[in-house]
Amino acid sequence: MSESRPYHHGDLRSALLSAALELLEEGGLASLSLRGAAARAGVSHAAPKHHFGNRKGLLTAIATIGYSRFAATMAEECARSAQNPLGQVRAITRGYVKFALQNRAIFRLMFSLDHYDRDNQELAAAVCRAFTLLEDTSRSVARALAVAEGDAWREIANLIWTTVHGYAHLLIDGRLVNRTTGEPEPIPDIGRLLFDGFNGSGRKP
Amino acid sequence: MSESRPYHHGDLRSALLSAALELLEEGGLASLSLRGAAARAGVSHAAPKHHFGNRKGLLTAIATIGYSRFAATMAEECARSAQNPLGQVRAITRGYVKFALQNRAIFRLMFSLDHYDRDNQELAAAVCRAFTLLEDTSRSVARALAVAEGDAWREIANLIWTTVHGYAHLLIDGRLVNRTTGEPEPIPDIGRLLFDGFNGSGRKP
DNA sequence: AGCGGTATCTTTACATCGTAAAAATACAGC
DNA sequence: GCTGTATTTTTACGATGTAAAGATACCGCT
Repeated sequence: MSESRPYHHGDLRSALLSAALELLEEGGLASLSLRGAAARAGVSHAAPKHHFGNRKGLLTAIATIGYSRFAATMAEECARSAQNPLGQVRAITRGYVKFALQNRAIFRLMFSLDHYDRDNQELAAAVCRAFTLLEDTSRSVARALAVAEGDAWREIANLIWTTVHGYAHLLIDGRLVNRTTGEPEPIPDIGRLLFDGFNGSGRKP
Repeated sequence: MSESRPYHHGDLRSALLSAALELLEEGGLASLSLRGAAARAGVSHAAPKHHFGNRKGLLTAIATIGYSRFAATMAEECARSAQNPLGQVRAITRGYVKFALQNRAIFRLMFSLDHYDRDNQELAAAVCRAFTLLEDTSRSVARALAVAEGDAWREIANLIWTTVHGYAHLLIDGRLVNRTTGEPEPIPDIGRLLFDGFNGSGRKP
């Protein structure tokens, strides 16, 4: 137990994932290297190969963790918000943006191409769990808006998703800061727009 | 003139940019290397250094080209569309999405962090030209909707921008394809939503 | 025309990284 | 205790970014 370094780590996979997540937070995707994660975990540079195969394998595992946390964040917001369609839409968007802000590098990884393996089963399951929350909410909105049965609710889901995703993506890219005040622009209230139409705060009396 | 290879290229900077754009289209950002671009241009691997300094410098130049083309694409759509607020909003979104689809790798580069130098002057000018189109259109929409003077039009600009950007980004990530038909979901008509409110195609009679 | 300075490009060198193969070590079942 | 397997290390190779020094061509000046 008190040996300085046992040959077998015991839980190297988890240790490598933790190290990789640290590197990701510290310096973004570019500074996440297999060798760097291995060094931080205190093992040889080739040790990650057995657990992840290659860099893409490691990033796939990290993206999976990301989508799980993503779903959890949105579910939390939904649980503590008003249990009606408008409240749930706002909760989803809050959770979506909150996760993106608190996990910028992972969020960017999750919505990037070629960096991880989208065919991975565990990953696909986590992705599905996350987006099902959004779809369920969209369906309830569709019912409240008296939209026809069938796939018509998808129009609403796409609108909500594109809006919140565009907002989150632009925000963490530093593109939605007011040039005069320096404050970030507020989240577009797509829920109110759907239910009430546009009557912006600055509407003339 | 007919020497096989003159020591001085003559227009190496342009040749490197062309080569880099080709590599970008062929294999994405990951397969764009300084050495690869140099090889394709037929020069030594260190030649790009004098023109771009480092990889980030090359990517900055490419992003600048991207934003110029981006602005041109949106301007074209605006020019050939109905000269009223709704027509212009739809034109902007069409141009935005069209550019993203036809220049996927560049688009992703343009909206990525740390890959290029945002403080570069020429780049900042190109960025400004592109986004000014969107802002002008948003202001005309705000006037048509009788929104108060001042910065209230920004609420509209943010809504349009987040929607179209989210759509473009999700689309080129392959996330907006209908799982049954395989067709991409249509662009959310944020213009109509602003002017008419939501009365989706599937609204119950 | 000749000369010096500068811009442009090549050569050489080094550190980092991903990846692969072989060797070493620990563990598990029998 | 022995054998097979899982895990980790060692060693090796090619690609890349970057830096520095050298080579070559162009430009202005006299």
